[in-house]
Amino acid sequence: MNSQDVILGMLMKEALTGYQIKQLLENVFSNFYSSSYGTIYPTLSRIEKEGLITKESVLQDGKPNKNLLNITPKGRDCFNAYLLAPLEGDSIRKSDFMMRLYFGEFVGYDKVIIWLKQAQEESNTKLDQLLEQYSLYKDEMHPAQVICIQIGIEEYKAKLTTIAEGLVSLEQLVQEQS
Amino acid sequence: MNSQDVILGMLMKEALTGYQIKQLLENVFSNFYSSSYGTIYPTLSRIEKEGLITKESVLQDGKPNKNLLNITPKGRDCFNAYLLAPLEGDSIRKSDFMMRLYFGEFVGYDKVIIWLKQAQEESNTKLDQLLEQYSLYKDEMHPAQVICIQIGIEEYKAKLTTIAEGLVSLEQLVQEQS
DNA sequence: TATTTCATGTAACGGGTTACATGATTGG
DNA sequence: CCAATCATGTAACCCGTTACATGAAATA
Repeated sequence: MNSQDVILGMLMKEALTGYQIKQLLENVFSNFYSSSYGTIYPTLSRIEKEGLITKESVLQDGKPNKNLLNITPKGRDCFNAYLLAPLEGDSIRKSDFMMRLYFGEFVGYDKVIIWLKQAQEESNTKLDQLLEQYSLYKDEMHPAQVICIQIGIEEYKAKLTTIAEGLVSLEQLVQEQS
Repeated sequence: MNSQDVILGMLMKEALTGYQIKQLLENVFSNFYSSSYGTIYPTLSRIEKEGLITKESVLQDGKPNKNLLNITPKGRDCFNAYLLAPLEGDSIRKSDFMMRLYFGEFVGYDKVIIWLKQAQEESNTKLDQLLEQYSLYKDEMHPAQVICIQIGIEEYKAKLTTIAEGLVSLEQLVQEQS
């Protein structure tokens, strides 16, 4: 799975602009993918040359012109080939938060508590976003999409529960010290 | 957080070889970090030149010589500076599995079921590893480390539960079709 | 005898991010 | 009037992986 696969997948249902692709990545896909303009636009140029998409210039008044990207039959073939390829090993996660927890012995409990609370806040925000997405679109989503979003929701819930329990146990340890 | 921070952190408690660092990454840290020899050895060379670690050659008979890496006071300062720096935004996850679920509408239920089962197996393996780590070392681990591993465990449990439920609902849909 | 484990390293390649550059409109 | 939103793109850089190279001992 790379940027090309993801972009082609997004264009399977409707034509989009590079800007909209970035929006979708941030809103809908942020739980399992991310990409920047520095990747998106060069990728779009490349796959246009390769004949996987076509650019359609749309003039707008009041707003800058935009390039609406359409997927070609060749592009559809390419995306389907990705879906037929073997499932790639699970996600690459690099979590600074988890790393710091692991090295928690080198800082005071107070610091660990701060990290936990920060992670708690962040996860809460992410969970809320997922829950909103879920309630808004669950009726029109494909069953597989529903499972995808449910996994995200349940993972965040589990993380939050465990963080909360961890906070309780740490705060108890702090009290015992004083 | 980068390879340097992680390596220095590992050396805080004991001297290790590059090979052992790789082992630790695969066994203990694999849930929130990964790195290859192509990163580890060049990083070790660089931070040795920078005076953060020292190499100590240990001759072994029957086995190749090994370079035992010791962290220097400067290296310790450097690692502590990392711990004092602001917590970096949550992990970058790129999950092919989740991406495919999201695009599930473009394949049959049977394919989605295969993907779910594959992810189930993989997560089961990972969960078992974490559970084993937990039962083996939980008594000698720092409370923060315990929380770290608990988060991993609970996330995998949540994922597995949701996948299992998803499988049930999909298999029902397949039956209704036929 | 063949594979795994221990052990260290390099070179080519790929993929991606950050920061920069541009510029008009809309809303607070 | 200032910030945010819409909109597209480039260039330098960084970090990392893959594959290769070497080689001995233990294990199956």
